[in-house]
Amino acid sequence: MDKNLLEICQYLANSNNAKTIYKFLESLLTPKELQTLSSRWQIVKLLDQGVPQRKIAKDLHLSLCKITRGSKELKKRNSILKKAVNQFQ
Amino acid sequence: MDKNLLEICQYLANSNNAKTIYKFLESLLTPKELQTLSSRWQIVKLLDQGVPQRKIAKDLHLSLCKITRGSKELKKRNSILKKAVNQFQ
DNA sequence: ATTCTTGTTACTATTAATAGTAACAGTTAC
DNA sequence: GTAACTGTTACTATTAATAGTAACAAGAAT
Repeated sequence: MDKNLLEICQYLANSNNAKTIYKFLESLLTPKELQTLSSRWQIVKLLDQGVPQRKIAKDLHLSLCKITRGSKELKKRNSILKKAVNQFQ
Repeated sequence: MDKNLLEICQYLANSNNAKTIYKFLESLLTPKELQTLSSRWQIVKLLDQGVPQRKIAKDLHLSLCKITRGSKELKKRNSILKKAVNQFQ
């Protein structure tokens, strides 16, 4: 595993404050990249709710290719993303 | 603050295991994006150590524009990134 | 059976980040 | 003073993600 990524993850693991983590992400990612993260998260939530891909694409003004990616991730057995999303559904 | 990003941050805040967080990031980011995160982190670490920008660029095979970004972030007063990095120096 | 809806894949065009490079200003060393 | 080093900015070219779109197959509804 990449040493730098591991350190980032360790920092996140040791942080218990969402706002602090938000600022951290803001300083490490561009505004566009944050927006990308946000939309990916939302895609996975909607997919998990059973919303059809085309409806998601239309509602969020996104293309299907982006949604297929989220779909594949959710289908993985024991997907961590699925578990994460379920905490907020 | 964006609701989706907030949820992501909340998830991270509640996770105390670096490996779990790593898997989470892997499922939300592309391999290239993870690599980008890694190199940004490394840039900030080296800048914090006082390594000249051109040496960083040469050693990491990166361009200066990327490094200037990290430099600006570090100069912000109370930069969270600076604090984060210092935990690993 | 056929129509409709769905997930998936494939394709080109576009966009944002950034590589590669040059130029400039400020500092330091000589 | 000037030469060397530094941080910063600006520029074009490249790259990866993705928008927009069409096509295909599978299943459900009629």
